[in-house]
Amino acid sequence: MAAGRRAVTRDDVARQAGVSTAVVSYVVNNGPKPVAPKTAARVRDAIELLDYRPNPSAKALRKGRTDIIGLVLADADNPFYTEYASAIGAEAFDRGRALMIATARHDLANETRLVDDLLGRQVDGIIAASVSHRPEETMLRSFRLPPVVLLDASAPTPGFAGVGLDGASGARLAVEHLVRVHGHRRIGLVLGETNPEREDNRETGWRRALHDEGLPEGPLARVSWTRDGGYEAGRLLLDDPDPPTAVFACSDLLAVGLLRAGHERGLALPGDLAVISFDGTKEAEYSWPPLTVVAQPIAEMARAAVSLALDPARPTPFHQFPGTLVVRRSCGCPVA
Amino acid sequence: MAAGRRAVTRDDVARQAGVSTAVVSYVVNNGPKPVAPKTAARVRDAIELLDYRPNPSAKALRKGRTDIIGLVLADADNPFYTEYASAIGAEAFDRGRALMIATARHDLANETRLVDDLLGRQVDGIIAASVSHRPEETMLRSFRLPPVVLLDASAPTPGFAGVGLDGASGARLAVEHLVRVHGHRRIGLVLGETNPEREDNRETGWRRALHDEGLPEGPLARVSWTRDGGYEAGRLLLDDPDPPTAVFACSDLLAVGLLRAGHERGLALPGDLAVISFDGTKEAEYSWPPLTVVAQPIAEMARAAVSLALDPARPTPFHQFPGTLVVRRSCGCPVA
DNA sequence: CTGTTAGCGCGTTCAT
DNA sequence: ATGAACGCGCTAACAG
Repeated sequence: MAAGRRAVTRDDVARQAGVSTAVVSYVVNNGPKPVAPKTAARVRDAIELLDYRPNPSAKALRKGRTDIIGLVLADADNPFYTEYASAIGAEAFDRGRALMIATARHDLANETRLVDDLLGRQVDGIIAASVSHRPEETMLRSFRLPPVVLLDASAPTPGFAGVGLDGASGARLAVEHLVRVHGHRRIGLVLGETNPEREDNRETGWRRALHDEGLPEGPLARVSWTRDGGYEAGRLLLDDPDPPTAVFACSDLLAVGLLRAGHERGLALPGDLAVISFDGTKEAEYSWPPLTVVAQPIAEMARAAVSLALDPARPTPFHQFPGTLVVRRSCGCPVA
Repeated sequence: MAAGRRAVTRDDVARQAGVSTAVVSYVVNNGPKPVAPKTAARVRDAIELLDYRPNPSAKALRKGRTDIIGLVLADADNPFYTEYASAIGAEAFDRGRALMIATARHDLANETRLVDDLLGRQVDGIIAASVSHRPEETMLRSFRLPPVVLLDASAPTPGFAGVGLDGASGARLAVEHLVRVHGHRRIGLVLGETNPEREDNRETGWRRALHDEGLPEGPLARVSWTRDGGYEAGRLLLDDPDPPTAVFACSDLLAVGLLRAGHERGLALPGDLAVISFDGTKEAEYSWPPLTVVAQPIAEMARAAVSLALDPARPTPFHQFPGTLVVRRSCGCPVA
């Protein structure tokens, strides 16, 4: 605690270096005015000597920016989002911003309060994986709204920037692999609750890919976006008289739940049931069998999200990224 | 963005309510001076009408506190820590604080820079699951150090508060179950790198419990604290001529890696190899077989950590919590 | 190239 | 019970 010691301020540095406070500021911020090299060196020595650290509150008060990015997560149980959050944090740090995190725990009222708090704390931008399909429910309550970036955006949303994955072609990747490489003809879909006003891109992709392969539509289970939901989907799909031989799960978590349901029924996996999922988390690599996935490029998406959150005036406030098929055992391929 | 609109300040509220700015402050903060009920009501109406939100930077500048807690994580890939972080966030929010998160990604240099940044941002307290065994390596560089709480503390560390689990009795719980209920006589241990100067409590507990049961020490694998590490431990333990029939893994992640190694060798799990692990994350519940675990009381630990981070002058700055055995299939018990 | 100084919005002391 | 005024530490406009 080293109590009692008054914090070192800019004035102390100025006095120590024998210059005015403005010069200290110019040196610390590389501008906006030039400083003679020798003077600058003196100032830097004084900073070093006194271990001066600019007061961020004073800076924020003066500049109107906090250099903080707010991140709203519906859910910290989903490793996809925590890996995403970690990447966003790294990116933000590289750009000199800190990350303030709020997890809503699947609760819309929580989310509203957390967003409110973040807004009240004057974060420079908000990145959100919202609980709601209609983000304007929790945002937009304030007049002075910073840039807001929606994660998992499947389509442009008016008033918000968005970063998302190309779900349609990702789903197609999975379906085509199951059909062309492994000869499946009955492929189910598992997904969570989605915006009822607009079909999810992954669902669309699955549907179209099946159609293009000349196959009938497989069964569909809509559950909650959790491991428990995936487990429930297993009950819905596998206890059916005509179960699918393969399933595309719209998230790793759903697939993990589905796998457990399969194991409990004594199914051979992937023999009796092949699975491909969406996300590409580390957990999916360590499930049994290891999951073949359509991986999301988390690092690139994080970079885009932070850029958008920091710079509201982008020409294209909606970035969509392609997924990559990563083959493991759960599709039936004989890999390590 | 609703640009151009100047933020509403205390002065606007005062003008609107026909009072001085001091009175607005008294009302907002419930003090330090009393305000006549009628006046207070007028002020509250004005606040409501104008949608006034106090400026946190100005408040922080004035009070010298930011109402922000910093959380340093070595690792955002470990669901135990992300669940922990989520609980800490909820607890902090309940106490009116926001959470600033920094993930070091297993890198000590990263951690040092992140802690420095957090300190520079003048967080009111730091909660840390450090990369290092010697936290003073990354902390204590500053003279004005806020309260620091070490997560996963196995023993009191001078200068830091600590919250941890009673690893010794947790390990004992696991060993006794494997011995007394399932009759195992050769029980291995998997753990990550620990402080070389002091044996890990879980290791001690495992050793002592075996001894007390009249059993010889089983094999021990020390690897990195990751799924990959657990997988590696599988190689070390299972390819031995005299492999253990049961293993206690010091984290869920290690157990998950070990399970995969077992599956790949065609072992019956738990028949050929029983596993119990430490932590009790959701991932452990959905591995195959589902893991029997010694669960940590995350919510209580989070509460304690936040209290300690906010109040440096606690009498006992080291809290240790008991683990709970949660029985699933991986130990051999015939449960759902 | 360097110095002086006016606020940023707030909490609080001192006066009334 | 209320109000006037100061200063927290900083940036940047302005003056030299």
